[in-house]
Amino acid sequence: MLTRGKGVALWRQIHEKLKSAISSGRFGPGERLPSESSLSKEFGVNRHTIRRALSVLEGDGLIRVERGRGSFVREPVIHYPVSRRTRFSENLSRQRRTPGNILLQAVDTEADPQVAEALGIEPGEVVTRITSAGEADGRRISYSTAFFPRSLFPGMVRVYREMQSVTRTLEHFGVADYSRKRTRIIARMPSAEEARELRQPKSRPVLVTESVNVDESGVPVEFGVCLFASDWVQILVEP
Amino acid sequence: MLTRGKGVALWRQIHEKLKSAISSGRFGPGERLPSESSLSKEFGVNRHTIRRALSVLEGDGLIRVERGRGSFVREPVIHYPVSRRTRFSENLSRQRRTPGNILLQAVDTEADPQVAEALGIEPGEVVTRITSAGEADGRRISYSTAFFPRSLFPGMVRVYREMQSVTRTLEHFGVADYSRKRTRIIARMPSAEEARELRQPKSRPVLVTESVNVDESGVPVEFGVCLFASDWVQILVEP
DNA sequence: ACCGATTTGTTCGTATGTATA
DNA sequence: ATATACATACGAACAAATCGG
Repeated sequence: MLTRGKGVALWRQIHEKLKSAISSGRFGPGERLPSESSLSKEFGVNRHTIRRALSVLEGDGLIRVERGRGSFVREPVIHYPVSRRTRFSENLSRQRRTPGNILLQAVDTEADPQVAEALGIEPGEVVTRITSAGEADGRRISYSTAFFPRSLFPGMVRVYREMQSVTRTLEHFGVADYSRKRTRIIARMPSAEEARELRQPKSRPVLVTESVNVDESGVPVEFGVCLFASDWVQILVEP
Repeated sequence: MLTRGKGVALWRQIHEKLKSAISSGRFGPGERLPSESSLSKEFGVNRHTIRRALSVLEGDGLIRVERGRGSFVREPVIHYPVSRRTRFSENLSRQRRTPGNILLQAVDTEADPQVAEALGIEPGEVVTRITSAGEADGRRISYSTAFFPRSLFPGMVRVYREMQSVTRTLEHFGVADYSRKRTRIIARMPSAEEARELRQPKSRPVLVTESVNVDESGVPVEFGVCLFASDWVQILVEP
C-alpha cells in the first residue's frame, strides 16, 4: 500500500490516494470521510500523518473539516452575486439550482436606531419585519431579516404572506423597480439561534451582508440583514 | 448604586451603566473591561446577571467578548470599499487613517492551477508572488498575497522593493491604470500562521477577498488574495 | 439539563533521516 | 567529519465540540 523511506513522504502518498478517491467519486459531495483514527489504522500510520494529509486536502478546497464531527467532501459552492440589482431567486435559478424561501416571521414592530438610520425614518416609527430562510437544492444557505417602513406599505404583512416574494410584494404597492444603495459585508461567528437556523455548527463563521434598497426616486424601501453559511456561499461582487 | 425590585431589571441597569462608561470614554477603544467575576463582585450581583448585560452590549456592537481572554471595547471599524478601482492606501487615507504596508516576501515562483486560471496563463509559468501585511494606525488589518505574470513584468521583485506599492510598480512597467474584473468574498477560520500574521486569535474568522485586476485592454495583470481581520474590517460594496 | 462516547484540535516529548554550512 | 537546521513520523495526553440517550 504505502512505501516507506523511498523518497516520497507518507503524508504525500496518503494525500494523493484520498485526492483520487474523492475525484473518482468514491466519496461523493457532502459525504463524510472515515475518522482520523480509523484512517490511521487503515493506513498503518500515526494520526498526525493523517492530519497532515487532511489539512492539505482542506487547503486544496476538496474537503472541509468540522471539529467534533469529521471531514466532509466539499459540495460545489454557491455564488451569490451582489450588484445594483440583486434578487435572491434570480441569483439561484441562474445557477440551475432550485431556490426555496421559507417565511419564518412577519410582524410589525418599532424601528430601533440602526434600522431607522438606514431607512431614513425616526426611531420608534413602525416598520414591518420579515424574517425568512433561503434554501438551494434543499440546503439551508441564508437567514435574513428585512425591514420595510410601514408608512409606505400599510398592510404589508398580509400581502407578503400571499406573494411570498419581496419583489412581487413591492410591485403590489407600486414599486416597479428597486436597486441597492450600498452593501456592507462582515464576517463573524453566529449566535446559537443563527447557527440552528442555518443548520450549521456554531464553530463555522457566517458572512453577513447589510444592504439598503431604494426605489427609482432614491427613497429607501428596504433595509436587509442577510446571514450566509460561509461553507457553501461565496459573495461575488460584480461591477 | 443599583435599585432592586423597582421595575428595572438589574442587568438593564448594569447594561446602562457600562454603556455610559464606554461612551464617556472611561473605557477607551480596545481596552479590556474588568472580568465578569470582578464585575459581579463590584455590582454585588451574580455572574449570570453580568453576562446578560455584557451579551446585550455585544449585540449593541459596543464590545467584543473573547473566550478565555475577556471583554474589550470595540475599536471603530475600518471600511474597506470594493469598487472597480480599489487601492489599498487610498482607501485608508480617505478615512484619515495612517496606512502602513509591510513587505513580507517577494519571490518568483511557479503558478499553481488556481493562479494560472485567474491570470489566464499556463500552470507552471513563472509568476512574481508578493506577500505583504497592511496596517492602519499601527494595527494589523490585512495579510495579502498578490501574483503577477513574470512575462509581463520581468525583474518586478527588485522594482517592487524600491517602489513599495503595487500602483507605482505597475506604472514603472507602463501600466498607467488598472481596474477590478471581479471580486469573490468568503469567510473562513484562519490557519495558525494567518492568525499570527493578523495578530488575532485563531477563534475569530477572517474575510477573504480574491480579485483579478486587468489593465486598460483587459489583460489580467494581478491576482490577489487578501485576508482581513473581521473584527476590525468591513467590506463596503460601492456601485 | 446532564452524561458518555466519538471526533477533531492542541501541545508536549522523542526519534530519525536528509540537506546544508 | 562535524554541527546545525529542517522535515518527517510516532506516542501520549488533554481540550473542546458534537451527538445521542
